[in-house]
Amino acid sequence: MDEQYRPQDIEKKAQQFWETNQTFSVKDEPGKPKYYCLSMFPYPSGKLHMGHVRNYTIGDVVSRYQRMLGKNVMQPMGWDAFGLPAENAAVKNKSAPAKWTYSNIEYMKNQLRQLGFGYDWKREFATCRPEYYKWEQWFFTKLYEKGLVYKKMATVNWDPIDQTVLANEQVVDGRGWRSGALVEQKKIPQWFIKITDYAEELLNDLDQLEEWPDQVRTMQRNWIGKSTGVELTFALKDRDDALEVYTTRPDTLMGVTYMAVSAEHPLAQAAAERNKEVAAFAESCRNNKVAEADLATMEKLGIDTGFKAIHPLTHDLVPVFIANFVLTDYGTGALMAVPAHDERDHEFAVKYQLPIRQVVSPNDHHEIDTQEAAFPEKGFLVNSGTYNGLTSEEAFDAIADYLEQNGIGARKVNYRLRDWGVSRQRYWGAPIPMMTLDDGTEMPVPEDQLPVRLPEDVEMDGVKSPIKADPEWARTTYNGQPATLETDTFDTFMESSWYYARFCSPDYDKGMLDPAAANYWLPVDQYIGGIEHAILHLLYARFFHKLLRDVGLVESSEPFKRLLCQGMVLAETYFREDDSGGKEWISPADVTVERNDKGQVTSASHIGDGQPVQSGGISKMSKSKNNGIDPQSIIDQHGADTVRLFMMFAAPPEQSLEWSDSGVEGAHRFLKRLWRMVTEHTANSGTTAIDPASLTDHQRDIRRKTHETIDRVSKDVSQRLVFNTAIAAVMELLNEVSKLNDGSAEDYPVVQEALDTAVLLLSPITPHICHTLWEMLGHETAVVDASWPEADADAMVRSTLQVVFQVNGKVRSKADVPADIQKDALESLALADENVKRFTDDKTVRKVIVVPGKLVNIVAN
RNA sequence: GGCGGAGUGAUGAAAUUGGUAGACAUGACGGAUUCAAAAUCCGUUGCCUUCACGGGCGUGCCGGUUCGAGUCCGGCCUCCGCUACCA
Repeated sequence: MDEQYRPQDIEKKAQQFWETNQTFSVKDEPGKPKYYCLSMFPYPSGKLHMGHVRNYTIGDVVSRYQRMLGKNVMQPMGWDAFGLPAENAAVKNKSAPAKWTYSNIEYMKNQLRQLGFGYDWKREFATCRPEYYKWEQWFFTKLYEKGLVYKKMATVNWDPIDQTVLANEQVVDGRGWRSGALVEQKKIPQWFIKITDYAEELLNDLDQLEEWPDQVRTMQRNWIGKSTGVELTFALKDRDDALEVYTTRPDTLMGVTYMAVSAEHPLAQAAAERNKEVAAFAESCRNNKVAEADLATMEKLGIDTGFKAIHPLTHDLVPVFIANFVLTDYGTGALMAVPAHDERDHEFAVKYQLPIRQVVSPNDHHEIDTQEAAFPEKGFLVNSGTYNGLTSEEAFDAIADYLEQNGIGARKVNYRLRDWGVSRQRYWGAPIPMMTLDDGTEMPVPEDQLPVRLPEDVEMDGVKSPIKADPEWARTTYNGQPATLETDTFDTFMESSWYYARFCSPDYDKGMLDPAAANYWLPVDQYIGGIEHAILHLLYARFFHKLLRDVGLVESSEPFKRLLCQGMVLAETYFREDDSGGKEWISPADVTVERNDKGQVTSASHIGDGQPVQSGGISKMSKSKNNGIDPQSIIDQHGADTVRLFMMFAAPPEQSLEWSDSGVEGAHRFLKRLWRMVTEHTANSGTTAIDPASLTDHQRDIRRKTHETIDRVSKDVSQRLVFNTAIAAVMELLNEVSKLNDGSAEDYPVVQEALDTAVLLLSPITPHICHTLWEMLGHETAVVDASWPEADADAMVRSTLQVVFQVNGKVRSKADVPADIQKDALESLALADENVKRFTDDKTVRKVIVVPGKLVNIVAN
């Protein structure tokens, strides 16, 4: 057999085999160990990008490996099909979002098949189908009945020209992206789910998620933001109302020199009514909604309201300011300012020349000057009357006790986490299943009227949602009475919060989940996705899982046992400056580079016109920098196995991966080499039985390398989920075989074993080529049904080891010694070594450290 | 501003518990093959020094612990990611 490696043919053949045999279709098999491997499902935006390919390759490798270990592996795939881009595309192409979405799904599904991912396609679903969102609507009405859903006014971005609500990403520099109108803040009634009721559990259960990256757990912990403090009241001079504030540092209460409230606080509004300047400032704050990155470095501004608050301990009067850094939605929307012990308060006090009063000193008594800089750490109290000398911790309790006893305040646990607003004023989402009767009563849509269907055959004008534009749509009845449906739709995070559970029983029509299937498969054993979902998606999914548990649909408390966050895919960027100084980004596919004799890039030019282009460095593949590489072109050119191999070889999964054309070619070259080695081997003939006792040295070496490779790859893949080193180990094995194999009949069995092993170990990564090579190597059953190999400890035994001789920690010599050499024999061998003697002869040996099997270090001076 | 991560050859990276720094690959250079090229195969490749054996230096910077530090500790610098001025 002297055929060439033709990826197109062998990939089609392998995919057909899996299809015909329904290889990846799984059933619940109680008693058989299950493994649920899930990659985050994609938004069907048009075609796959490299980030998807990387994500899904990792998932597929893990799945195929677990399958070889004998597990009942489920790897499903579906579509996160609702979302804004479909609406935008619909307006642009004058077609319906549904049509656009379904055609994207069809195209992308075909791409996933071409990449050879072992999905159970029988479980596929799209979240925009009523069979799916019906149960989401049902679940929402359950939550409503449980008192976990409520309605309140909330702020949205309002475009006054288009008369529409805008998403954050539709606001560009404070203006509507289509109309260019200045965006206003508007309050409208919206539905909320009480995630805050679960804040404590969401926080505590993070400790159980031992197989999650610490990074993600820390981010979630900070997002929930539990703090323990005191809520207390400051009376106001000449007013009946009072100022409620929350503080985590009641020990600094004696250091309060002013108060600050947000622009939307009632006291701010009262001040605005009396004073035009204050009103103008408050107004400017309300239009201040900018990106968070800007907020962080924004200048702290404020204005005196003229009101005075009365300090609860000293009864001194302190001014009340409106400040742009006080958040309306956190705590009470007001704070007590302690400039000596809080950096923000300090900066503000310096700017507005407010007094700074030190009340805490460092525990080590070192000198500080709080006029110069805030001292935010804990210490012991000074300038605090009866509290002087107490530690911050003692003072926290003493002051909290005093406030509680006098009815001025109370200890309070506070969370940063806010309730989840799920209303969106858009069309392409699941309708919120609520309705209003003519008498104004709001109620959930009864179960027998679900789903509330979203019409799919609509026209989009880009301004108003079709279900809002059509008054007929919302008209319904309840027990014969007329009623009006809610026309807002759900946040699309709703769909992605429970899809992982629906995959266990995707066609179940008697309920949201089939509890037997859900409890067999859940929790997900391995979840894989981008770090960008570290907070919101993962927190909402964890929240939903607890809700599902409390409704009785699942038994577990957490949805995802092990989590892997893969790194970004990066590529070079190139640009040219146009006349106005703007940058025109040029695709790396259109650029050729020149190198000097050291291999460093010296210049780059456009393939089309040969003119030079500038390098913009390496960054994440994105539309804005035009540096995306289309996976399809690489599949067409080199095949899916090459793409998969490169993705897994170029970097460990959690690190960012830099795209490299020559790296891709290198991966392809390796597959061709593997192909050739197998064809050359199978052209020979011989027996496959190995007699370990009668092997020659070099045969024994091949065999040892084979089993060492099994050992290394197994550890890398199972424990650390690193595949780059696993692939490198197989490359080493093949290098060794090429070097030692003389093509003789005597070598045949050990070479067969080595090649069998290489094919088995690579089969999760490059399944198509391995499918064919396994056949060529003479196996009757498909490699996908083969078991993961086990390392033979006897084959790995070495008779000699290389050890290193050091003098004062520097390597001076190396020697091959018997593996079972005694410590003192090794020591004398080292001391007798020629090169070692050169460095010890004129010195006295003080100490000798022997690390068996590794090294001898001689300390001499 | 906060939090998290990372800095190792020309490049992507490796080094599992403190024990031979640079595995494996890419690029480059040299050679074989070829009429020639592509493809393929073989060899060299951290820097400096030496005819050579060898030696010196070297994991962002400065210091520390240790017989021994890429790895541990303290202090800095740079880059990247996420982000919520959270009282």
